[in-house]
Amino acid sequence: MNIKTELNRLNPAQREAVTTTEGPLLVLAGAGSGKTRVITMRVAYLIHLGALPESVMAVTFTNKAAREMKERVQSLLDGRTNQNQPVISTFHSLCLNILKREIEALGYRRNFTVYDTGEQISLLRHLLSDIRIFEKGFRPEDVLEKISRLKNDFKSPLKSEKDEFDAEALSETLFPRYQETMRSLNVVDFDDLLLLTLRLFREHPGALEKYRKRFRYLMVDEYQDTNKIQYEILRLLAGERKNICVVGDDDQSIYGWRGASLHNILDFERHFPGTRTVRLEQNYRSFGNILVAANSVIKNNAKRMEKCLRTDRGDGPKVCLFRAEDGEEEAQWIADRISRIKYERNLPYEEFAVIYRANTLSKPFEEAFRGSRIPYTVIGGTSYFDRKEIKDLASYLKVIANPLDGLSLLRASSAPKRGIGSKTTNRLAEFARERSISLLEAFKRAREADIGEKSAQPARSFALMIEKYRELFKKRGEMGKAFRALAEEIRFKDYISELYKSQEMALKRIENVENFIQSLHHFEERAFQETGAEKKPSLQGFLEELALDGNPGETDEKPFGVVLTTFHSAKGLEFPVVFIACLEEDILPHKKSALPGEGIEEERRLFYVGITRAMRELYLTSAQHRTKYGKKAPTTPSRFLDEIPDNIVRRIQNLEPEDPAQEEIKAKAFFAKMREMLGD
DNA sequence: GTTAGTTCTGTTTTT
DNA sequence: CAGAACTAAC
Repeated sequence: MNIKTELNRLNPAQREAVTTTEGPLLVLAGAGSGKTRVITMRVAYLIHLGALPESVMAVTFTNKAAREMKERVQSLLDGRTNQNQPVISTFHSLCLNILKREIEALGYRRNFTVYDTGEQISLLRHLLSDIRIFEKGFRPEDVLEKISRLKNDFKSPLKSEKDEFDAEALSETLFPRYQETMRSLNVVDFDDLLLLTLRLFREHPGALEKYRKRFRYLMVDEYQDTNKIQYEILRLLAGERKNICVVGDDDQSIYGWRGASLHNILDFERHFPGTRTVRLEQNYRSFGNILVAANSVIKNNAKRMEKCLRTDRGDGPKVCLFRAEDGEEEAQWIADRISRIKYERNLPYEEFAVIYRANTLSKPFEEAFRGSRIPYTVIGGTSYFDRKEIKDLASYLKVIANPLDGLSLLRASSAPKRGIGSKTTNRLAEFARERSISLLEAFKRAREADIGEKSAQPARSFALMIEKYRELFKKRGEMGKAFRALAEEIRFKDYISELYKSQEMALKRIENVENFIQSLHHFEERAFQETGAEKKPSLQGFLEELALDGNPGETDEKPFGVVLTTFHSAKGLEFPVVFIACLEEDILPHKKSALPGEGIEEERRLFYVGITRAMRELYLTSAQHRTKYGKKAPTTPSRFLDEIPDNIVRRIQNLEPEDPAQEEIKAKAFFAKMREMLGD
């Protein structure tokens, strides 16, 4: 690909964004405005102009986005940079890679590992039981959320022991303990990856200088989703040079509840004086009526930068509204509508999507689709990490990689059960604390602790086993083998199959186990290929990839059938036909988010994100009654529906005097599907 | 130390 | 209603 020709294909605003290379640049990129194209081309353009590839850094939010961007930059550069590559990664993995070199300056060891949410919760559960809370209602989930908020507000974990126990005070009390325990276990959480990097830059000017020199051009995608810590890191890295280009859309900021700060993008021009601002308002995705709907909804938000999406594709069909009797009817109506459109226009199922507020709402749609023989894929839901068999096995790998990680040791030591119970572990934990030794060490020396021989023995042999595998995993290229041997030795598959009642369930779990073991093999082979075997692939590396990039078996492949997804997971996707469902008060806006202005505005942005996923047809549905927690209750239509102007809307009644031909079409659609199923 | 009943609590989740 | 987490009895 030739950069010059590619450049000419851009619209003027896009071209300005790509060719403005020096100084702070804010690109306000509306939905569907070719944002990714701009950002990838800008990376290629910088290198084309002579910037060293390794001096260009582009951060994204998902691994998927990073991979895609890498590929596209690669093809734009046409393999012109053989040796050095621009750094294109997620914010978190960028920080992880920095910390891997520098973390010792902050009091951690080099072989630290990353805790996922489940492990954070588990740690907090231990801390909560230590502190002996008698009142109920202190859920570790809530404490974790508060601690995360404290971290994101730059609160230092100072000991501020308060006596009254409301959730807030409790979290403040637990925060320093949590942080200190994490450090002693030599583990970090996702927040720490960012926070420790910031601390490094603040406390060690030499380190900051090094990375400032290295990264001369900073680019950030989805800037509206960055938090305050990320802003601080960027500000420090940008330094005096201030070659920072951020791309984002304040109207699509939907992660405020996770600490994202809308102010980062709203105040960018103030944060970086002299900013050049470029607006990408030309939309290449949707027909006019859809954009009218989107613009009319979002203009009700007070906190935003003025923008207005345009298209030159014509109005397209009107936005359709449908209100069903109940959730089941709503789902069935959508299923019927999909069958009909598919029959009339022969669209593949992959071009339809159903978008709703919460994962728990997917069920009626799944049932209706199954009943109507419509293939579908539910995006999101239970993640790979929530699978017990994976967490169990991963906990073995974690202690092996990081022997200080006593929590993973605890988990591993009872999965499968091997006669080490809570009494023994409590004693050993205390023993470890008294002597200031690691829990693994305490397990090994269990005989010295105050426990009976028949409890000490299994603890001791467990510790010895871990040490044995620690050696085996160090052998180059033998990790896959070692892992398999470990799974055999602990009879992991037997343990799993006994855990599940149905044969089917058990088989599925065993398959997961098999894949997981295999994924370490793959990792090893891949690492050998990539590094030419000069650097040995490490277990730590595998665990990092697992923590930051999730399911090893998961692919970026296109989902099969109709896509069922939440607003959040729909971001960045597009579909010719979109159904936004369950548009009722208390669902959208959600009851718990609806509180003051801020909350409502984020809910509105969710709706905006949903609307702008549609290319051609948009259906907005709701139900008069909805079954929640087993009880059926009447509902009120979402207030956001009133914000869409009537002249672009078509209301559909269920028994719409669908011209009699309609029944016939339905029947035909049915037979067409039958034929298809019979396989022709 | 393990298991079977019982109670509780229901958003969103790129990392 | 359904899944998880906790408790009380083997």
